[in-house]
Amino acid sequence: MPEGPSILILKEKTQQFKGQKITEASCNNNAIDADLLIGKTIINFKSWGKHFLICFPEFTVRIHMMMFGTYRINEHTTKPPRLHLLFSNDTELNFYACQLQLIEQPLDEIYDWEADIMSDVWNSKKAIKKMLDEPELLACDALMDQQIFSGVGNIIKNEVLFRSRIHPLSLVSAIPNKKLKEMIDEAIKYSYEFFEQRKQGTLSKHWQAYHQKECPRNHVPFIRKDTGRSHRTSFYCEKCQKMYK
DNA sequence: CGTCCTGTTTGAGT
DNA sequence: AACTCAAACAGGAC
Repeated sequence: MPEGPSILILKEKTQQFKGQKITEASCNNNAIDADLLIGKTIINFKSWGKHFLICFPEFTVRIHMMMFGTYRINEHTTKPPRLHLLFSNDTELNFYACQLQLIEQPLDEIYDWEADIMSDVWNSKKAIKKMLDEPELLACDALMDQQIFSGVGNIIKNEVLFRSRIHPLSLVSAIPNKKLKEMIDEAIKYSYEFFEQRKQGTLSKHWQAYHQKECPRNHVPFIRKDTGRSHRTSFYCEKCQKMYK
């Protein structure tokens, strides 16, 4: 569930809770004092990449789904929710296996909205500047860097590098500017495709690289290798994805 | 400061 | 049906 587009879907689905007053709340770890939420009204939901933000007048609850996080709206699973919210109109919102954090500062102070790939204020020039500030940065690490491409995860990374024909181990500083712009444009474009395909339940049907056995362009077997700082798996074609170095 | 390791513990795919 | 793998990140050891 956790890449950026999935968080946008969550934001869409929770619109019904905007303006709703919480009558009952529980948190099954000590991250947040649930009593703080009782009687409070949700004024808005925001997101920054993979962060889902529940906004109250005086503070924000940040939810990060990590790898395994999940949620239920007006229903529950057999497991106790990490965060349970019951509203005055008897609707409920439950989050499981997620990380919770209370934010007391204004969000504009801690989030660079221009770094969120699915934000309408996304700023490509700023992303290029951030990338070029790191001379040794690899393409696979650049896309996974949440301060540069907030919301990109391993699926989007692999699909973007394949679609823009860039080898994951390419040095960003060696990629021609036009090509780098192409990579960024593809990151935005594919993220919106991901959003639609996830809603349609057809996401994995459209994967061209992620978890694929061979290159759909030339049928050469894909290389599957742990790459970059975080050793996340890359799927790539050595023939059609150019190595810039 | 960088790198490696661990904990998290769902849901899709085989 | 049972099993394996992975959508991510923080924090601690060294």
